[in-house]
Amino acid sequence: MAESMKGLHRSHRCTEVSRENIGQTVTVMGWVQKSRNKGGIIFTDLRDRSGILQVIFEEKECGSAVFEKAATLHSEYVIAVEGVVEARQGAVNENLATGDIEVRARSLRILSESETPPFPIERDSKTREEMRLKYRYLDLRRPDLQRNLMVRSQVAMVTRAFLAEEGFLEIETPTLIKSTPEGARDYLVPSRVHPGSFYALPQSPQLFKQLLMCSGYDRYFQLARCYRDEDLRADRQPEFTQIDMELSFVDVEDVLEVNERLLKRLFKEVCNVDVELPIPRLTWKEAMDRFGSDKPDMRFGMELHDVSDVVRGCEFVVFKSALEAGGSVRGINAEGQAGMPRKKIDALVEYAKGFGAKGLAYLAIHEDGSYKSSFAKFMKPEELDALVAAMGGKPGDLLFFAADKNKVVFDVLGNLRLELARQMDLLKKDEFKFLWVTEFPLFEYSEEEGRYKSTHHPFTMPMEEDWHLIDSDPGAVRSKAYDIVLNGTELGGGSVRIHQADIQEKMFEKLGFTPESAKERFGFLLEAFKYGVPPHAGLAYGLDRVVMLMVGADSIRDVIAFPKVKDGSCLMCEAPSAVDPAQLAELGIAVEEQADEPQE
RNA sequence: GGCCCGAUGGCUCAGUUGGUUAGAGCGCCGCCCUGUCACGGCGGAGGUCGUGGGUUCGAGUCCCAUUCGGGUCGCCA
Repeated sequence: MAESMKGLHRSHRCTEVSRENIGQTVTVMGWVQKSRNKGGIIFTDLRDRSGILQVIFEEKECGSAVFEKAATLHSEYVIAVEGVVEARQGAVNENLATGDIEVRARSLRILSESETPPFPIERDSKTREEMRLKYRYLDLRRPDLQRNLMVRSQVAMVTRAFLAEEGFLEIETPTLIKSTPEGARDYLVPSRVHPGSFYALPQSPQLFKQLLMCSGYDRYFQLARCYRDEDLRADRQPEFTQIDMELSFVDVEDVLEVNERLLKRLFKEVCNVDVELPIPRLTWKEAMDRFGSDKPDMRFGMELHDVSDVVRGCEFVVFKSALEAGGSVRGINAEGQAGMPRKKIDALVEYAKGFGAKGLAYLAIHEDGSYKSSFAKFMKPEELDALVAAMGGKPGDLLFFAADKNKVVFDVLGNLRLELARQMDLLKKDEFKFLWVTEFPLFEYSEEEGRYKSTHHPFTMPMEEDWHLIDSDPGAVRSKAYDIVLNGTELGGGSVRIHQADIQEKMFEKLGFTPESAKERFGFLLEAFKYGVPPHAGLAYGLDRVVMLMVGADSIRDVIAFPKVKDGSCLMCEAPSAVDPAQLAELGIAVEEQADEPQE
């Protein structure tokens, strides 16, 4: 029977008790991690968010009533113990922060009993995630998840402190907004007052923060919840949090500068990692050419080599046809991997095919300098030698080549590079390599839609020196957009925004908007631009991803208190769910009967 | 929407070419134990093998479908 807190005050968290407190009476409260009853003496490990503290019950100290009560303790009971801190008389437990002390109980209250939990509450849980997520409130008791959420809190706190010092204002923007279907799918919220009309949940506060710049707030930030109705991934949830900021009267350099200092401060204070400034930069084109990716992992080399010119004129039909079609032949050198078994190579070829490769050519350089290759028979010995030389190949190396359209070659080799690094164990989680990627193309051509789409978003400023190409060669126009990349993960991105109505209107035109549809969707922004708008730029981080990398989590779910599973549902609260017909009626919404599934 | 992986006591897993009564560790329950901390000792309970079909004399095992979970491609301005 649960007892009350009456008259009790917690004096310490478990691991706040230390040798300093020896001889003092303390009151500690928490969950029973484990109780070991030795017959005449009972040891209870008490757990709270700080860690574990051993409590000891002995009848001659605590009396028979307390002792008998202590004998009934089980895992996850919530208790309060008043007792005296002592140095341990028995062995010291090196594994506990409080391993050299214990609390000799004088009194015990059972504040709450517990059923046996469905899975053990322990670090490095082996329990399958489905189970953990159903009982998320128990999963969140585990020390690794508690650590993750504490790191997350600290990131938020340090960010707020830093940005406040830098003159940023924290301003909230609405989360019931107008749907502007460009980019990701919106989550929609029906309006009761306007039947048939819907709000959208924001994919980002983009337009509102730009309008705040129009309004003179100068430097804004927000820890903004954002929503995208797209399929989930290990690093993607339908709702996620951005550290969102926007600055007036700045250009690219100003934004990068203040953000470098923010990152340095965050990583120092939260994980004691020194970030060396300035953070290296690559243009998008350099990143693609050298790493086949716009978010290259800089913890290792294995750069791409363009060998198109070296193999031009050879008779290997795969290379030949790729070059004739305007593509390229590029390779990477997996140093020291010449001994890779055929089976593993075949698996890598299959992996490459997953990214659109028709095949993958390889060449192993044996220690004696001879070659073993999938395409040697199609090339002359001197051609092979030239190719190996161009790749910097040495005895013991394994070379891979992709030949196709540039987009495919980059995609294949960029991913192959990562896969090889994983297999060669080159990716250390405690190494942090930051990178700015700049000068992204303004547009990407969408084959399926037959039009140009924004690489970043339609408000991104083109680079002045490329603006003259906007009509003749839109694909060649670079933009003032930048991404911050950490260990191959896009932590955040931003851009200088267009603040001139004429350039903005031109952008909408190139994106295929009619003036009417641009006005319909973004009219308020264009209107605002008529009344004096400062040059401005901004950046947003995925907070979840920042924390993920800091704590070395493999899944974004491990840094979010109550995450959704792959189909966007919550296994604990069972959202989304059917709603009462009366609610729908009030909203003027009729749901089509699902033929295969009865309504609940 | 495509492809791949997984589901066996409360938890984590094993289960051979299809063949007696489906095993283990942990947990749980009972008794014992005054220095344990992965406590220990003795005893015990607990599973229609995700679901539905099929093949077979016989299915945890093979086939088909399906549900749930994970990864990934598409998607994610």
